[in-house]
Amino acid sequence: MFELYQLIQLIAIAECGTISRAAEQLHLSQPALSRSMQKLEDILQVTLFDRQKNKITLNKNGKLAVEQARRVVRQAQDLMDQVRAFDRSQRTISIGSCAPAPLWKLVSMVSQLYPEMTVSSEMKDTDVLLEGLQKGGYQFIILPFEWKEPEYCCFPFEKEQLYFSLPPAHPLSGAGGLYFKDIDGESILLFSQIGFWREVCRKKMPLTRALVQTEQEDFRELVQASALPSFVSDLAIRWSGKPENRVVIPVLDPEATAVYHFVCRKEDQKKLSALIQRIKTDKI
Amino acid sequence: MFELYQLIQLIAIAECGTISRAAEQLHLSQPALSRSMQKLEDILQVTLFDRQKNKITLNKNGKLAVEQARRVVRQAQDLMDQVRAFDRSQRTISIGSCAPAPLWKLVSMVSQLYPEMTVSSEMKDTDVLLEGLQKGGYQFIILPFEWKEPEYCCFPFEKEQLYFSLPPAHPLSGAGGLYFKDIDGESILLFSQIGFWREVCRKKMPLTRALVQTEQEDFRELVQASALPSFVSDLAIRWSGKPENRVVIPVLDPEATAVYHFVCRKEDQKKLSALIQRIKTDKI
DNA sequence: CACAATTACGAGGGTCGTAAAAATG
DNA sequence: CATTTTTACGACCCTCGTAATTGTG
Repeated sequence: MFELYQLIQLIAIAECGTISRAAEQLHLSQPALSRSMQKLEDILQVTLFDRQKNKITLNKNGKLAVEQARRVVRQAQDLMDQVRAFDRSQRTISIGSCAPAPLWKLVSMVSQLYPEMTVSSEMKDTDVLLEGLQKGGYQFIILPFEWKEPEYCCFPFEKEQLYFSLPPAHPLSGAGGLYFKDIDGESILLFSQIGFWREVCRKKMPLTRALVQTEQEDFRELVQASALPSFVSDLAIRWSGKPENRVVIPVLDPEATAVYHFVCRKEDQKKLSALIQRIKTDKI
Repeated sequence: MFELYQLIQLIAIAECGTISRAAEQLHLSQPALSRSMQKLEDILQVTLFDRQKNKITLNKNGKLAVEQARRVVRQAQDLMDQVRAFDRSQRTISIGSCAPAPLWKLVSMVSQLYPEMTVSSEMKDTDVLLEGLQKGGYQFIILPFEWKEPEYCCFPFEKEQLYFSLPPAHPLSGAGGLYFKDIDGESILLFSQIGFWREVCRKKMPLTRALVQTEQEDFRELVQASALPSFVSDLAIRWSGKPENRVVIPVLDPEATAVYHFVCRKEDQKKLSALIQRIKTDKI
């Protein structure tokens, strides 16, 4: 039987046109490649090239062989990629979330409960999350709503309440509560990684211009230094403390309260039982 | 990148259960196979086995890898088979015929006109012939009827007239012509390789019992020695001479006359032009 | 103690690179 | 004369087999 490296070399020749150039591309000497192809022909008991002393071109057999070789090599590559990806997925717990806040607690809990596992987390739109969960890309996801489906396990995880963060000099800083529309139209400071809250802002404050900061640290400093409104939440305050020199006023719209739901596939429920139990007891 | 032989070895282990037995099956030493798999794991950067000092079993990665490996190896085998088959088909002209007579002339013509090609011929039912022609299994076929389709080239090749071959003592041996029904009911001698004529006999002489001879030589001798009727044709007589001690009487049914048609794919018409021209000029 | 897997070590096969030859435009 | 392919030869890598080691039922 021939070997994969010979097929790879054959394909290289097909793509480069000459043995010389293919050898170059393969980091191989010309003679080595020439002999390798002669050997491949021996093994297949078929000529693959029209030889003209000075020039070599694929004949019909060769063209067919190249076509088939591409398939074989592609499948071999797939094997490698798939096995590696599978192995990786066995050693990592991937969390998808619609917002940053749930991850703060979750990542730490998961790291504690599964110390041998790598934890990876990312924020995506809810439809991307659901697709990823279904395809096995995530072990579990956090949605801002309930997701009742027979093949999924879903329960509420935690609640987040949004607050305006205003400089003390702001005209509305004395209010006991505000609606989105009260601030709508003013420019506000926004951190980029806020998940689905970004969309909530766009919908509820359509007139507002958002000054988006990509860097967490830059954002914090800007909030302190500027007179622009921004947002915080109860979870954010509990996790990182109250922003300095700021008045926090609850947002009264119902959209400003999110109830995060933990969602996993039923088949993974057992594997995640330690985490699920921890979450449920924590809440009590 | 790994190599095919490593995949083959992996599959062998999956099938044999132990490295020892797999090594045996592969005509390889145990240690060699053990190291080979270690190397495969190195290359894939993934463990494929659960190792228990004394025992080795495929883990989940391994099971996935085996599954993928089977596909790759199968495709590699296909490559080999297909390329060889294609090469073979390039050097051979395969003829399919519904009856033996047309082949006598055709094979000799083709051998003359394409001396570098191998000629292979076989007899099949007409539907098998047409399917084989369509799939490229035959370069051309001989049918006992016209086959007008846009993608095929078809023209009459030659005519064959069936005769009864009777012993002089037979009560009907003096007839100037006979119908199938005149002999129907008598046992007859038949050579096995007569293509579609066999079916004609069954249809037109339903009461007759056919004594089928597989060997050409046995058949010839039996015809000479026995008092049973049998068949010959004008083409057979022209090719091999008249049977000895026999009276030949034309069969008058229209089914006893076959007009053979040469059929090839339009795309092959050019390659076969020498043959086609020879056939057409020969007829004149 | 039979059996399975791994490790150690030397042998052999195969591929590689360099050098040289042959052929073409 | 530059370019391309093929052949020759020696070097080296890699796989193989034998032998020895470890561990299990």
